[in-house]
Amino acid sequence: MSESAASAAEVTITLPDGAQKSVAAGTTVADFVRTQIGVGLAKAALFAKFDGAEIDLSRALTQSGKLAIFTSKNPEGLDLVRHDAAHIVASVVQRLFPGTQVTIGPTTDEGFYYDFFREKPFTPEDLEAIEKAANEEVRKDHPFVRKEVTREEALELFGKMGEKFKLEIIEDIFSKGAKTLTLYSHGDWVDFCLGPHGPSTGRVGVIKLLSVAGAYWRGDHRNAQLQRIYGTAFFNQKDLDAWTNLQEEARKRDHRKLGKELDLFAFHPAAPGAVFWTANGTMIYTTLQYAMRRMCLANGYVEIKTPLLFNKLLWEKSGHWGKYRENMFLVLDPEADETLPAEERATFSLKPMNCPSHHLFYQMKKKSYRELPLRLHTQDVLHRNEATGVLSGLTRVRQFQQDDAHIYLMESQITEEVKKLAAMISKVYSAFGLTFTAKFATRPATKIGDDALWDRAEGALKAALEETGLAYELKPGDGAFYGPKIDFDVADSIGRKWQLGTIQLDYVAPERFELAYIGSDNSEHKPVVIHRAIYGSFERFIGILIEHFAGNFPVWLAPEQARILPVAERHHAWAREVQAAMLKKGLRVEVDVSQGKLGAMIRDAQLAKIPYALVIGDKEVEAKGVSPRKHGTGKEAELGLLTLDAFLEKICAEAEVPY
RNA sequence: GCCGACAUAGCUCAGCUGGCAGAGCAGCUGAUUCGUAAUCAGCAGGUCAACGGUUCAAAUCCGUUUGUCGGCUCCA
Repeated sequence: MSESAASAAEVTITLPDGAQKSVAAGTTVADFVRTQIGVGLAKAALFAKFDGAEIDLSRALTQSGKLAIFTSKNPEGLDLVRHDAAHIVASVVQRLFPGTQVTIGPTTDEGFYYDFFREKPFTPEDLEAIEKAANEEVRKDHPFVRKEVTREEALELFGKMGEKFKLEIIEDIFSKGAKTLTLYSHGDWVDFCLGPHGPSTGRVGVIKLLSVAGAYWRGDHRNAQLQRIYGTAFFNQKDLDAWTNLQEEARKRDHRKLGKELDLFAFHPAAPGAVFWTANGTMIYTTLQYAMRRMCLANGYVEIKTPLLFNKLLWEKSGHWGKYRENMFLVLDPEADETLPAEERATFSLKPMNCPSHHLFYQMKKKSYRELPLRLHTQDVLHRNEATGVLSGLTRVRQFQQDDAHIYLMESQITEEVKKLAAMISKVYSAFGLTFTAKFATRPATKIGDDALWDRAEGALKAALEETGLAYELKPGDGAFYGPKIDFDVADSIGRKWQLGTIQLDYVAPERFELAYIGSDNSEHKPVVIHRAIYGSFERFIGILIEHFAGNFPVWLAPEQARILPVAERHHAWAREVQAAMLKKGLRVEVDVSQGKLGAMIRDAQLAKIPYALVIGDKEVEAKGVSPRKHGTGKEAELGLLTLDAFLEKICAEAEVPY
């Protein structure tokens, strides 16, 4: 009771490390940090979280609670200054282009945007001028000043400015029950905003404007046409340069560009969203298929194939007909009345997923508990009718194959099975040098099944996840309506994140498909289903791999693993012998019979990103060997003269499938 | 699906306010037989995405269709 006896004018602040400090009520966060923690942090601080809510440093501490300080070292710090940057850009746009109205300006993953209403479009020169002025505003280091106003004050202020979009937002905010509106100003420009903002414009560092694009007020094309200025901001020029270089690097690695240059795949207008795989691309595709098959077989899976085209009765049973029909390619009954809507004339559909047919397969024969877990693997072709506007290279297609599997098991087997899966996933991603993180998604608001069931399901998944020792992020409420899941995000060689594998528990399918097994008690029980994929789709995975490796595939995956370069025609005979010996080992190798100079042949092999170029001249013929040159530049790429046997041993080891 | 931009030789791209379709690379032919990122010469290659319109004349202007690219309320 001694605490409550303390002066009511004191508040107790708990820091993230558990330390507690008492200060006078009304002390600002900034003062608190300076006096109680240190001037270093006080200088670095950008904003704070008080009992979980983000607040400005200028806010007063009026009650006891937990306080955490955020600086440029926290990812949230960058997000904050980008929001500051959006305000700064809006302020200079209104100064440089009088009459322009402001709307909203949120941050994005890569930066921020701000939507403006202005009749004349912004030109690239305008963007340059805005960017220059915005960075001057940063250097002026105006403080951000926070102020709360009432509905009337807000309406009067923005009404006077003639900001009709802002007035609309203000009405919205107050109609949703807000008591006050928070204004933020810097210099003589004011906007309203939830905040928080940094202490001053100087903390933003550097602003870079990227592009201008059309957008609509509230995202609706019936509304006013706005101009969206995209930009980004960093704490310093060095970070911005690094980001710019990364963008440039990403453009160079774009799988659509490399796919053409390395002759891996193509598209034709006759089949939008469906890939033509060239001989090179098909080699990668089938190698990945082979590797996954082999791994599945080694892990107790069986591979099956099921029909591609199914009567709609199946889709009605699975629930796809109701929820997923828009995305399904329907086959219309030619005899049906043409006046009927398509979904009523449809009798069949191409499968968009493998699960329903796997469930049918499971049901075909009575199952014993002794057969569980039953692991069904399928790499069949799937079709999903994606909207035209979202198709993009290999990452979003209409026809694809997954390394799909469904595992039917008893609840008691979940933990063990998930551990096994995590091990497989880890092995596969590591083989490509992809680092990964896991996200554990728990029960959503709308779900089926009672809480006891979810408790068990989440408990089993969590136990398995923890036993693997993987770090994971918790995503409460992000699970599927039929069960919790673990999603895997990989980071590629230039740090970009991609969501790949997934492990999902499903309690609904056994219900809908009346799946059962006979237990040791000789009575029927319901199995649980695990949906899992490691690559996701082959198409998208190959797209990611192309960008990850920048087209420089490891030997085991490279379509052409080596190219033999005879210096002159008299070396062709030995070149052919070397090729034959390599082909016999199952290696993929060509001989360059063009009559160019060696330098030209090397260049061609380099541009084709072939792992090994094998130079054969007088020395090599004499020594019955080859002089390999690894993909790469300069002298260090040259390995020197090796005997054929020595080289074969080396390359065969690298050609081994690593999982 | 919606908005915007774009579509010229296999590839990368020129082609101005409408006036005979261009280059480099790749390809083919010939010469050259060459040692670690481009040997030389010649030849061939196009219904300018498709369809329709305006015009004496359309790659170029207009319309429709197809495809590609970027974006599509992720806080005030």
